Amino acid sequence: MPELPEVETVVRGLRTPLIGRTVQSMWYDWGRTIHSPDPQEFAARIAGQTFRAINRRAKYILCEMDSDILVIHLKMTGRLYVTPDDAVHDVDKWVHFCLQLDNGHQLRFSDSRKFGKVYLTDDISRITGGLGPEPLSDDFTPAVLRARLQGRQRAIKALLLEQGFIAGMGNIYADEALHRAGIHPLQPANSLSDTQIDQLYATIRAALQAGIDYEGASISWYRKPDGTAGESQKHFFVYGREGQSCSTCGHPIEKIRVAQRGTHYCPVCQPRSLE
DNA sequence: CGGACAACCTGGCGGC
DNA sequence: TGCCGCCAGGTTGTCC
Repeated sequence: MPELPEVETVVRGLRTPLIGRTVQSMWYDWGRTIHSPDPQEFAARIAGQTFRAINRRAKYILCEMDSDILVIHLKMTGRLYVTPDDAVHDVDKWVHFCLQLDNGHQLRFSDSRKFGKVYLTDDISRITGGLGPEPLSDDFTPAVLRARLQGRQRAIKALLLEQGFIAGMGNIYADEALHRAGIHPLQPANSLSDTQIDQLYATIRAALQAGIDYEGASISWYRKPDGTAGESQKHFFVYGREGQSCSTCGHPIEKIRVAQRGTHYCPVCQPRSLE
């Protein structure tokens, strides 16, 4: 599923087709896609509102409407795109939520696994209030990372996946950042040296920025709003490369399980800490 | 705090 | 081809 770089790419791709468009009506065929309010109120409230701005917080897509924020989380398999009403050639049986726009187009939310959620709210803090710092923002500094690691004994990989610790990282970019930093995924978070923290800070941002620059990773389901694939997956150092040679040292990449998630790393470039 | 695990769902893939 | 088990980018809730 989409992580921060994929969500950022979707947000950028939706601005042009959506900003200035007014919603005429709402359609859905899977009730649990609509998190809140209930579908009847959702439809009544969003009709007539115009898209004013589209932004991102962690993996949440935030569409500023006139008096509410339309929030969308893609979870594992969500896709968002704008298409003409009569795009019958576009047979997508996984569309479960759709907004009719005022220009003969529709915003469609396709989601094969049905984990994705849409919200309509005037109080965004109820959704995003518990999130940790945004890793690419100016507020996130090496000192912030160091302070947040204090006293945390969990494996560093597990911590990077906690959205309350740092927002927007997911399984792919956590593995990529740890490899770039030369840190073993099981190293206890509070055992990182200052040097390792500085490296990890830099590589978290570098891995995420590379993902954005390559317009996201098209592994299985992710596509940009224009339907084309991102290129980020062609540049992974470790994710999905189990058994293949490390591009840095040539040793085969290994796969283990950390916090119940598949975890890829190079045992040579990312040695276990001796502490 | 944290670790394990089940839920939520469906599709793709490898193995037999 | 068909069936089966396993795996999957996320998040939340429960239990110990």
